[in-house]
Amino acid sequence: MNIRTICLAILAHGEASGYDLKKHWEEGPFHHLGGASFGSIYPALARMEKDGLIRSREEVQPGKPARRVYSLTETGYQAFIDEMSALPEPDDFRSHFGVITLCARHLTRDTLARALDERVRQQKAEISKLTPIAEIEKDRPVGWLIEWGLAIMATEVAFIEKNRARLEAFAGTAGPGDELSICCLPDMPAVKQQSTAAE
Amino acid sequence: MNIRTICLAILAHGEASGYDLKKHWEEGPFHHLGGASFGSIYPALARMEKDGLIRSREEVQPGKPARRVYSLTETGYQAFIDEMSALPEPDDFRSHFGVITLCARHLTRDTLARALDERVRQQKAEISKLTPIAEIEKDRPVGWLIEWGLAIMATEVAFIEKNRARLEAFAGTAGPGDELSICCLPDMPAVKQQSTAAE
DNA sequence: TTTCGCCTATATCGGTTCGATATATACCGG
DNA sequence: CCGGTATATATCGAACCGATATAGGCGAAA
Repeated sequence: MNIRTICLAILAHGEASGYDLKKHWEEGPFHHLGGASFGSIYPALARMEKDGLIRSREEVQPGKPARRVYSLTETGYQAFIDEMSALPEPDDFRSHFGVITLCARHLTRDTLARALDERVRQQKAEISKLTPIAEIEKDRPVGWLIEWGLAIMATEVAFIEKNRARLEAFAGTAGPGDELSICCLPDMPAVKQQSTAAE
Repeated sequence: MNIRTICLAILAHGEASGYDLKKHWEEGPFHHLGGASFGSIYPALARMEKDGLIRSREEVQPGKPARRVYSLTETGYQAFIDEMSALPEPDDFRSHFGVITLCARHLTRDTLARALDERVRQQKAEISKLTPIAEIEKDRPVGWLIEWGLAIMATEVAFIEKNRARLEAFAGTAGPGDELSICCLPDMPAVKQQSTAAE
């Protein structure tokens, strides 16, 4: 799922300028579903207009810079429906926290504890921010999605608080020279061989 | 968190070729923490070697192409420790499924139901695949991380199965012309104004 | 037996995206 | 009057993705 798809999805809910789209991403429900920068948005809009998916008009406003406001064409709305009707692709997910936990053996207990504290703090802050919004939005799809996110974040916080001691016990059990295999999946002989056959 | 960081993390667990790194991503625990392609890995390795974070040696193998095997230098191990010791950044997350749910009003009930079915199917398949591995790996950090993921996926499946009717009820309540505001966050006046002040 | 597909392995190319920065105007507070 | 913030568009280099090229060895099917 690329920037173009999300632009279509936002524009399907109303016309918007490039600046509006960025605001949606930073402050609205799309924030948690993937970021976007001006460096992506403006070229994407230009491409989509060239492809006939959107049209634009200049809007002069008193006291503010002029806006270029985009809206979907019929072709664009159809493209939007097509992309939303396709079977959902697996999520793209990249987690610094996850990598830190995988490398627990190489960290000090304090460092690891600080990472876990920070993660719990982040998730709790997000839960506090979103809980009242879920209530306000409960009669719209966005409310459903926020509840989905809240359920997941609550599970994560509970999991960490219950199991953190088990992870912290790994801290400091590896150093620069050690070659520990990360895992031992049945389909990954290369990893095992490599860590046992080293030298 | 960029490709370089994950390469450092994998290499901290043992030397590897570019091909090995790709295998780790496709089949190992890093798979769920962010993908990488050859088009990223090889340039990243070249950059890291130039920066003195890794060193390499040619390994000739009978019956197979020669491998270029990379390992961390002391500088590289320190860079790895530094990046793992930093406070965890928020996850990068992009979800086609999430966007589909947000656009529920524009979809038919059947299309939406199919998306929900597919999501549940995907998550259940992943749970089935990972559950036995969690048992095998329970004495390593990767086991902890897999349990973390399993807890989250189980929550998601339960949430969807319990609440799907509420989302499906939104299906078909919007069409091409409608300008429905997506949400009504206190910090997002532009969205409300735009959808009510259209025309 | 030879041909086809698969595995190992590295490399590159075009296009997309990110993050930072540039530019310009307007408004408000100190 | 100056600096900070908000609105608004645009661009640049670096990073990254997905596909493709290349090439030898392997085993199985035709």
